[in-house]
Amino acid sequence: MGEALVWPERQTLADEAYTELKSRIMQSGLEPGAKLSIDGLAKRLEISQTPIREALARLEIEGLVERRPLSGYKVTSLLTEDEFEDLFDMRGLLEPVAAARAAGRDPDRHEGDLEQNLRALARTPEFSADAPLSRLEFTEADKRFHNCVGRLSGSRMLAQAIDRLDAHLHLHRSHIGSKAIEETEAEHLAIAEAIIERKPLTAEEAMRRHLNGSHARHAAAFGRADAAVGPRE
Amino acid sequence: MGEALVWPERQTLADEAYTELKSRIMQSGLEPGAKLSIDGLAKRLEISQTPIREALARLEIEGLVERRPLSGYKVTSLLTEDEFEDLFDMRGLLEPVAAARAAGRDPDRHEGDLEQNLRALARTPEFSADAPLSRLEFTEADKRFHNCVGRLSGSRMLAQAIDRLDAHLHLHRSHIGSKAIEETEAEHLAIAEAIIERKPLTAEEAMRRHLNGSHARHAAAFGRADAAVGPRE
DNA sequence: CTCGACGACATCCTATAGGATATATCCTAT
DNA sequence: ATAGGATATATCCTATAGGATGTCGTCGAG
Repeated sequence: MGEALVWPERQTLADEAYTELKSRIMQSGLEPGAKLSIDGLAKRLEISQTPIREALARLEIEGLVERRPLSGYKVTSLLTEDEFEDLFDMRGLLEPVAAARAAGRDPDRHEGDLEQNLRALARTPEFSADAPLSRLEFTEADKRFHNCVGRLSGSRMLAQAIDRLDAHLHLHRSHIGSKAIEETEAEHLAIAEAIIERKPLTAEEAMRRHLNGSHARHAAAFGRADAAVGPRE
Repeated sequence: MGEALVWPERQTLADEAYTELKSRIMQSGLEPGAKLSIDGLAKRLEISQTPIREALARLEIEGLVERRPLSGYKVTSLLTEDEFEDLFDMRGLLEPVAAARAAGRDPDRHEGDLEQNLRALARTPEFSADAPLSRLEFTEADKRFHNCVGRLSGSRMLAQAIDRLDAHLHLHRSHIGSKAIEETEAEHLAIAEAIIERKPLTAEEAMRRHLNGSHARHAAAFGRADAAVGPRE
């Protein structure tokens, strides 16, 4: 499996399994509710059970998988509407503050590269409505943008909390159209500009508007989910 | 058939090891920076290495232990002053909101027992300045009180975030005197009363005052730390 | 006296085997 | 036909052994 042997820090098999499983859950390669067999995963990833076990233990604390003591692991189920509301409530508490602080940080240690990164991350990468790939790329780009704002806030704990929230967001199945992506990009750019121009209040408000918009776009999936819950394996 | 098999949920050895290690770290039974040998812990707790490994993996995600890929685990070092400030900054962001919501929650589903718990938890348990035990009991009681406020907020994510913060607070060595404990108890009681009487603004302000006080009391430890930093690598 | 290299030790990481338990299937009785 | 129970299978949980790696101490050269 492993070709690229240029590891800056010796990567253990448990780390590999962790990132692999996490990205698969994030990208919905593993359906919420799916059962995770330990030795099944071990054979599938061609490693032993112990690193799988370690990876699952980490994911359990993060809330991405659930465990029943002598029954096995399974991917955490889709967010209920209450949990969804709770999630966006929490985002509304954290992310506007992060945006404001990112815009109001000390100008002395302004990291210009990060600003460029921010502006680049705000853009949705080469979207084409037909490619099924692009939806995954979009959600990934969205995650990276919000994580970047979190890091720019200067508060490590705030950044970590936002990262954790983003991980949970992917437990909500959303159907994103091209119009939604355009709106998202516009809102992201507004936030990025406000941060780069160091306007804390503008950034905060832009983030708040973005979260409202995102909430509305995601909430639409709930209405449709009631009717489209049909074919489930 | 077996008679007394009343385990509410079968507790696995990994869970046991996890709670055991976590509580030891919290109670400073394991010094920050201390090396954690896997098979050393296995022999000490009289179990195999695998559950130890799982417990450490969870604690790593929580930030209570650190890992270097082929070198071993160690208890996360003491908070630097910057990290300490970051922690209280985050608490100031989360906990006043939690207090306000706990006070403003829906009166219909008011859980009276939780209110009584809250009032009881606000009290510091039978403090005697001489007993070395009581300091541990005090920090435990403080943790339980803040966690209770988090749960009463009605937001599961908010409660989880506060729990995680409290866990990190115990990575800061604080020397608490009897006067500090009295102040803490008074502030806790003020918060509890405001929540019980459903005065959100009062509760929020009381929590803010409490955090300011707590910050000042803990920050005193840093002044001494500069002189007593001694043999630390 | 300081710096660099070599070697032994301890520890982690991985793999495999055996015991214990939950779940599913099938059979029997009402 | 349905409900209850016993058996069989699959899976998890634990324990132990072997390979690989980092660390520490010692020795020798400059």
